[in-house]
Amino acid sequence: MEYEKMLYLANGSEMPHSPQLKPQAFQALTPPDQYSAYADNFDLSMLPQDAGIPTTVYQYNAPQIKIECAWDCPTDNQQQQQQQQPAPAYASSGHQLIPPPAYPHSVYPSPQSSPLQTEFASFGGYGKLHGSYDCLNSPSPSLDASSIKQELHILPPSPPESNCETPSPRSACSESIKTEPLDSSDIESFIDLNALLQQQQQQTQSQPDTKADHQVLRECLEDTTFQKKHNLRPLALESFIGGLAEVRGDFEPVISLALEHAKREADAICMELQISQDPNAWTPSQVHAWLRSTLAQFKLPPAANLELKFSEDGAALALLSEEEFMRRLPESGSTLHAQLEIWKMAYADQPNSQSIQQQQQPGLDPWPPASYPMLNLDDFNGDSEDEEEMEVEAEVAPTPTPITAVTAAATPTSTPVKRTSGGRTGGGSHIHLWQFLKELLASPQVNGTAIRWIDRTKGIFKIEDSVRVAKLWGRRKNRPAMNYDKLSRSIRQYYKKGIMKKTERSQRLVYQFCHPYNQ
DNA sequence: CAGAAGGATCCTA
DNA sequence: TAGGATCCTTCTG
Repeated sequence: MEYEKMLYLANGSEMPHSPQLKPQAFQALTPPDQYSAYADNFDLSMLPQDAGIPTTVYQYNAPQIKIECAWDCPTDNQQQQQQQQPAPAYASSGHQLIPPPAYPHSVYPSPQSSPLQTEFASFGGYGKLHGSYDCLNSPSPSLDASSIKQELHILPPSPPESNCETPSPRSACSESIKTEPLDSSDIESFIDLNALLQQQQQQTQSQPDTKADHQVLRECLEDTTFQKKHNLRPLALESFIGGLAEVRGDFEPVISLALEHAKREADAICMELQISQDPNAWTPSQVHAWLRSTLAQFKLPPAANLELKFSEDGAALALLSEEEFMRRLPESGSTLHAQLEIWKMAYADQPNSQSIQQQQQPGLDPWPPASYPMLNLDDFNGDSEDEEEMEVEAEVAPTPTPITAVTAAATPTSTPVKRTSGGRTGGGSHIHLWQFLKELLASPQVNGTAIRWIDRTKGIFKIEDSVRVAKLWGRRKNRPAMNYDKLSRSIRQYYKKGIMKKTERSQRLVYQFCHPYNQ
């Protein structure tokens, strides 16, 4: 079961069906926990500059992506992180460093104290799943819920600009091991990493002041006789990052579980406040009730003049950006917006949840940043080609995705409303490619690893995972044969139409919406 | 080799 | 007819 997978993940154990953790040779040598311990004792400062061995996976807490433009609005936290953490060696001084596409604070206000995560720990109603929460709430620094959540976004699926040239254990390294005929006389040549680790630890214990030196470890690492003998290259820990990125899809159960719990929590609040489960159905007074309730729930300062600050009904509230929330309520706007996003995610996929957005008047906000992330949550399953899943998807989403209706109804040029009649039914939807891309961009918490804004104000975005974006587009259009080549051809057609263009300094996979499509 | 660019043709609503 | 899909060639980094 999926929960089973989560347990494996939470325990840092090997998943039985995970193809991503297949470098058997390496795995056999270094069980994850031992590897973690090994990594914790690893003083990277002692490594030769050209060792080509990146930082460990579990300490990969300062992911930064090299791009040309600055992130729109780096938060204080992000800035602090960048200040606190030294720039990685691969950071090019000529480029600005930005945070990775991430679950924004809007959805998870605080990775350490996320409401959901906190609830995970305290919620005991899941019976047999309780253990899972325990695991998620584990004090282990290596794999707790927040780290899993962060892994979801800090690991770009296919870093296109990675300058790490060391091979992955799946490729050269593992192949070297596999193809190397195992001669019985070579068995003695195997390095027992456990013994090595123990040796190193003993060395550390006997010489407490050797932390800065690690002479034995240094010698072991610098000794390349083993590599030369077996024609091996240095192990690329970076490949683990890539490998974990491929596991991203396996975190889907965690997302589902979080949403499941969000639903239950929301149910209780709905009962208490006597409001609809669908934020779009709220009246202004119900909006106020929900806001107050949420403020109290998160022990946030009560807002004065709430009725004046939020005169919208639920549907309009759902379209407000996080910035707007924070403008109105600087202290609590972010949390409120995040919580609203969670509610929307939790209920957007309900077949009976009437989306009032479909009845929205155009013109509120042509590109509402607060889209329905759930509209692509099935896409978050991503690469699954499971036909059953597709059938379920068709049943669950018989109506056009709300954002589609909104974007189609409110094109920047005020063109006549072109409503879609059936989402992905039949031969695909009527959604235009540029609208679809906007749609993906509007859900960075879901699609941030596939496509993200580089400079939102200028309409510049980057396709981080061309295969994935093309696959999503193909699914939306019911074109299984869609690929990036075709998608990009369609994008290039927009050049002539003045919808999109390449950036001034052309970059791969970076495009720019023309005015007024960039608003 | 992946991506960019663009011509040509076909399909569909 | 518009929009997009598809196939193709050429070029580039």
